[in-house]
Amino acid sequence: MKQHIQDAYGYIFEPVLIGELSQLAVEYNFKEGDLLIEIGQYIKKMPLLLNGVIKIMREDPDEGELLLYFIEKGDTCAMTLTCCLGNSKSDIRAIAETEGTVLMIPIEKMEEWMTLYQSWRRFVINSYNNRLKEMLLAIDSLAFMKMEDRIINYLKEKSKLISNKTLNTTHQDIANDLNTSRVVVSRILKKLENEKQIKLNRKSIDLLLQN
DNA sequence: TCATTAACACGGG
DNA sequence: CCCGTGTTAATGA
Repeated sequence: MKQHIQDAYGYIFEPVLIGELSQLAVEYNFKEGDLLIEIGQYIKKMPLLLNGVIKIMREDPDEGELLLYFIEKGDTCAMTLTCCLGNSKSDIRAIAETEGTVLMIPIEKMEEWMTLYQSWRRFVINSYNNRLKEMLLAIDSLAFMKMEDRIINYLKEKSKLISNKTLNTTHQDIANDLNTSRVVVSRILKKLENEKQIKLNRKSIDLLLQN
């Protein structure tokens, strides 16, 4: 297990901290589609993502879901940081996008480490910065972009995360993540296919253009 | 104008 | 048959 931590975080944490991590942390494996954090749930451990991808969703009072951002290897969820420190409930939902592994760390330790290790302190602050940026992108997408552009972004983002140009997803899945209807997704995807940007298959989509 | 909802047909597994 | 997909018609913002 220490090797896993070394692989994912060795470049950022000093050896002493890696040592402490491997002693205290508990590994937890999850499968695709697992519900990791539910809205309203209290957080008692802080998760560090070793591998895999997790998507962070927001839910509307009226049954609507919306994807905020993805987190990947080497990330933590900034939301849980605030929840841990403030001992408050989660405002978001976390769902496993792929299978993967997280490290669970007792929250007492994360406060202690804040004063002990500058690499830890920097990591936490960086996480906040990154999440804030992702959040701004999500807001831009919602406020200023047409559905067609949101879908293109979504497809590119996903493709980048799994480093694969073939996405195993359905029109309905996309509609749920973007909080729209499948009819719209189907129509726009069809249009993109006609423009030779993508190739549609059953339960999967191929991206034809890179970047 | 563009999204949503409901409804339907098609076809692959 | 069931589910994902493609399309249309009606309605609403």
